[in-house]
Amino acid sequence: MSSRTTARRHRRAPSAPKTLDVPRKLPRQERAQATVEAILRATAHILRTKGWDECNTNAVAKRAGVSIGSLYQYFPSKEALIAALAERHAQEGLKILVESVAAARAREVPLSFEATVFHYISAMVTLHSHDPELHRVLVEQVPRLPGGQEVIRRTSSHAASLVRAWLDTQREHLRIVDLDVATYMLVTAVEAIQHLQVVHRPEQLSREVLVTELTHLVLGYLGVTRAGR
Amino acid sequence: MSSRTTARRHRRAPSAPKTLDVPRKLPRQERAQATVEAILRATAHILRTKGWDECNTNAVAKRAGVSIGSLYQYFPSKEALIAALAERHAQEGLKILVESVAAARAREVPLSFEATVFHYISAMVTLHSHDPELHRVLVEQVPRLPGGQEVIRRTSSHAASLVRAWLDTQREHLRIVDLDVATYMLVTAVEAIQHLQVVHRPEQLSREVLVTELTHLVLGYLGVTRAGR
DNA sequence: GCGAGACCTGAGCCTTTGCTCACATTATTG
DNA sequence: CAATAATGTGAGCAAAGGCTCAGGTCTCGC
Repeated sequence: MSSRTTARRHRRAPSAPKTLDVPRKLPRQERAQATVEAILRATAHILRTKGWDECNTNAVAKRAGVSIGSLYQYFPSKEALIAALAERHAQEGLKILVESVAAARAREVPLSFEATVFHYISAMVTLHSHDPELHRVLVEQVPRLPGGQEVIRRTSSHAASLVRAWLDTQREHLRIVDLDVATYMLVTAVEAIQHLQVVHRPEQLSREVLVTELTHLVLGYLGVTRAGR
Repeated sequence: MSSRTTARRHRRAPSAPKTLDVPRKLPRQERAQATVEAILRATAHILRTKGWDECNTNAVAKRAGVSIGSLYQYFPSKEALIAALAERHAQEGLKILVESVAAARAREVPLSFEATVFHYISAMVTLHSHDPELHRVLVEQVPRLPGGQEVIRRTSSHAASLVRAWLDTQREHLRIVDLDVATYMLVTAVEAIQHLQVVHRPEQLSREVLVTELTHLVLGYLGVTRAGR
C-alpha cells in the first residue's frame, strides 16, 4: 500500500468531505495532552532514527505507549500526524529566529552592519544544528504532504518578512534596488545551503567556516564593501 | 505497504546477497532496448504527472505497454528502476554543463570574467528548466533510494571539479584563498536556489531576474568589484 | 455516587502493491 | 528448419500497514 495517498480512503462515508482536520479532536484533559505529546515525540523519534518508511502509525503508537486507536482519535491520518509535527518544528524554528532579531534590536550599542549579518547567520546555522536528522526527514517529505507546501510557504514568508524589515532599515548601506528580490535571494540561499548541508551532510565544512562563508556570500551580494578575506 | 523498503524482501532466496544489479539483465536485442526505453519513459511520465506514490511498478508497466514481468527482467526493484532514471537524468544534466564549459573555452575572443559567470549561470538555469516536474520528484526522492546518495555525490563532485578548474585559472581576479571551499559554496548556492525554485516553484522570479541575481551573488562572493546594479 | 462524556484499547478488516513464476512468443544460430 | 537463447506475458501470492469499531476505563461536575 502506498503509505500516503491510500490513507483515509476507505469505504465509510464515500461522499463525506475528506476530513483533514488537524487535530481531529482536541485533547481537553491533561491525560489526553500527554497522549498527544507522547505520540508526537514517538513520531519524531522514529522519523529521526528509522526514516519515513519505517514510520508507520502502528509503530508510532507502540513506541508512544498508546493504542493505535488513540492515535487516530487525535490525528485523522498519517499525513496529518506528520504535518502536525512539521508545523511544530517550523514554529520552534521561527521562534529562535524571532528571538535572534529581538536580541539584536535590544542591544544598547547596536552591532555594525557586518556584525549583524554575522549574528543572524550564526542563528540560522545554530537553528539547523538542532536535531538535523529530524529536520532532514521533514524537509524531504513535507512538501508532498497535503498542506505541506502551505506550511513551508507560511514559514518562509514569516522569516522573509523579518529579513525584509531589517534590510529596509539598512537601505543606505546597500546597492540593492528591489528589496523583495534581495530578500528572496538571501533567505533562499542561506536556507538552501543549510538544506543541502543537512540533507547530504558532507561534513565538509566546519561550523565556523560555514558561518564565515555565508556571511561573505550575503555581504557580497548586498554589495557591502569590506576588506579582503 | 510502504512503497520502498518492502520491495525485494520476499521469501525466495533468503540468504542470497540482495541483488541490486542495475539493470538485472542487459537488453541485447533492439526489441529489448525498446522495452527498457519504454519503461524508463513511462516511469518518468508517471513520476512527473502523478508523483512518487502513484508511480507503482504495475502502473509503469501498463503505461509502457509491457508486462510487469518484463519490467522485472531489467530492473530488480522499484528502487532500482527509479535509480536508473535518476542516473540518466544526472548524466544528461552533466552533459549540458560540460558542453557549456567547452563552448566558453572554444571562443576565439574569450569572455570577460563577469560574462563567463553569466554564461555558466544561464546554462544552469536552462538546465533546471528542462522537465522541472521530473527534476523536482527526483531531487526529493533520490536521496532516500539505496545508492541515491552516491549518485548525487558523484554528480555534484563532477560538476564541482569543472567549476574548481575554472576558478583555478582565474585566481588573479579573486579574493578567495581556499578554492575548495569557494567551489563548494558556489555550486551549493546556485544548485540550491534552483532547487528551491523548482521545489516550491514560486513563480516569483523571472528567468532574467534569476540569472542576473545569481550572477550578482556569485560575483559578490568571489569579491569581484563591479559597477552598482 | 452517579451519569455523561472524555478518553483509551487492540484485534483485525481491507486495500494496495512489489514481485514471482510457469509458460508463450520471437529472434538467432548452425 | 530445428534447437537454443532471448524476450515477453500476466494471474496472482503475500506482506505491509492505514484505519475502524465495538467496547472498555477514567474524570469530573452535581
